[in-house]
Amino acid sequence: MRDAEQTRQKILDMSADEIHKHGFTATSLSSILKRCKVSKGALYHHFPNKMELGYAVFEEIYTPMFLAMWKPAVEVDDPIEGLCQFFKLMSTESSCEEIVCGCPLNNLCQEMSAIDEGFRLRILNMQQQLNQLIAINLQRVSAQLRPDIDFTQVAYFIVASFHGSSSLSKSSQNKDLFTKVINELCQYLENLRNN
Amino acid sequence: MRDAEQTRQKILDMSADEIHKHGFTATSLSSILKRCKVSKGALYHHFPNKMELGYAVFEEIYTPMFLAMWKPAVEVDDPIEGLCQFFKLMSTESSCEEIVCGCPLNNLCQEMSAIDEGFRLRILNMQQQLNQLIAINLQRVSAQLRPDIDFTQVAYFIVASFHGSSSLSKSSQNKDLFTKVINELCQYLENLRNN
DNA sequence: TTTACAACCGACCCCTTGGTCGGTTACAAT
DNA sequence: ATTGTAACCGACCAAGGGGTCGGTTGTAAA
Repeated sequence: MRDAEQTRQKILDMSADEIHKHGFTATSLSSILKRCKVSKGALYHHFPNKMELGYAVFEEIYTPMFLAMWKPAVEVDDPIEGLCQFFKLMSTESSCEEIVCGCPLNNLCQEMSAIDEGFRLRILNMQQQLNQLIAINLQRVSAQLRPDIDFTQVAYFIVASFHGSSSLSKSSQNKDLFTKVINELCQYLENLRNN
Repeated sequence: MRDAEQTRQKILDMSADEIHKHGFTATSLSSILKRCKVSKGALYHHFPNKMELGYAVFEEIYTPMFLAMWKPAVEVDDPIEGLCQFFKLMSTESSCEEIVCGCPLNNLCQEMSAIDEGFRLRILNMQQQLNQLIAINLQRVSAQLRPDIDFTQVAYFIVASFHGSSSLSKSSQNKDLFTKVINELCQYLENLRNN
């Protein structure tokens, strides 16, 4: 057979990129098709409709990529330092275009959660996973932290601030803002320690 | 004449609401027209095209509303307390639907800044205004604050976190998350004081 | 009363979109 | 060599988008 899995993957990858750049609704199937050099028939052979294609991108591309990013940052000996390094690495290593496009997953969440139930549930699930990941690992080193910490709350705050900084730099199309806000986020993190 | 200004305003108001709910691109002129009970001719009499209508909503509705919200919160005797109260009021007083729709201005920024230069410039301008507003008022009470504070950076962080919390609750469609993150943001603010 | 024009109307246009469907092609199994 | 079928093709479709334009209506000024 012609390599079906490869075709599927190509569609998925290109879709992920197009959706990152233009958003889900604004991404047209024809633009994906053109980039893949694949026919519409092929696309609809692998995915029943656009929405399901979106779900697949969310589940098979964005979510794994996202968790693979956060996991090592937080499962390290000192998660506070791990997070700071992760954030700073992101602000130095990422290209300007990447930063300015925003976090692909966050973008998709913003756009789709209110519109489509299928997306909403997937998002909710992933959010809880991420929150637990962070909260548990902070709790693990709670001896080094201030006594009054609500771990779940702090975990949500970290994610919110990170996405906020990504959003800010996206809406101003200016990477420097990202760095600035990340700096302050790191200071907040350091302040969680008891001293 | 039939009250032209009133017609224009009605179009603007309804557009603002539709755009808040569905985003700029996803908002169709026909849906606005239907709600206003105004003809397409009337709309195109007052606005040259959809983009300009968007600009008008941004400038005449969102921006003033936005600044009117933040200004009093920060120009009060104690801006730290002012901000905390503002945030908490927002989390208690706002309806669930409102919260879950996200900040209208932030939504529009996310959606349009990368796509359209006209929006980008307006957004940039407004962002700087807001940042200065906050930074100046924090600096005003710098005697009460920690000595190591970078006011611009902190101001951006506050806005980013606020929008982040709004985004988080939007993407999970859950108001409680908003309250949680706002709580942590207030704690961060209190921590800016020197003690 | 006439006139001039801003304000408004809505049928129409073209374009793009997601989605369909009858047909073709490559390959594995028999 | 034959056959069955997964994989793929692309012309076609209806719906909805933004935008146009010739025409009508209300009203203030002359």
